[in-house]
Amino acid sequence: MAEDTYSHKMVKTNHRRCRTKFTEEQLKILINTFNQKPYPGYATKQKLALEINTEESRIQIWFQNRRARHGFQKRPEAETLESSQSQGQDQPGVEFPSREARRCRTTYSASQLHTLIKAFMKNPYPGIDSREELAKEIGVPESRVQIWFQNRRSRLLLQRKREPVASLEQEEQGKIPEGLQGAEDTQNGTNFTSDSHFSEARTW
DNA sequence: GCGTAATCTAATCAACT
DNA sequence: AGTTGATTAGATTACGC
Repeated sequence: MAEDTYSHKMVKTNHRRCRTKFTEEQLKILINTFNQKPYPGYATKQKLALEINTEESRIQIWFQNRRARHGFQKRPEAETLESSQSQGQDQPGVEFPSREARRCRTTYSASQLHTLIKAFMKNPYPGIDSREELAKEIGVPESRVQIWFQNRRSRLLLQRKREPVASLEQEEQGKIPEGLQGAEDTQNGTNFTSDSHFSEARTW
């Protein structure tokens, strides 16, 4: 409820989530797990989260960054010797542990979607505290809200690319955020001084 | 089967040391 | 300045209905 907790300095409000600082012990466990399976499923990540007392979403990010920056065995299989059968494809018998299950798909109710969409039209790039507030409001984890915004932006940008000028109708009735990185001609080579993406200075 | 949540890569921003 | 967590666009995968 909008308490007036704002202190003098503010608040850096809407922006990124605070940078997580993993302890050595946490890192040890993370790295150890990574070396065994660089693509952990939901269950594994959940277990890890519990074990090192961190949110599962932070673990997800950590694995993404780790994969991007450090080499890793792409083949979890590839042990010392592959089962002498080279071509044994027709053997459903033991399915190799190809992939662990992902997180269960969340289904949003109509009212939840309404809330999300409304927020999206106001600001398609919500900061951490906006996301948390939203999450609390509709009763889902903040990480789900973040993913929802990602997917929503993606869809909208894709749609706009396909139909250059078609969202006018929607703009009439609703709002459709216009600051969604409109692929403008920002490509003037030698410019961009300290200009961060786009002005985020919009009502908040 | 479709719509879209979840996962992923690549690039980038940015906090911390 | 290098390391690394966080965010983004965008492509892909795979569930729930």
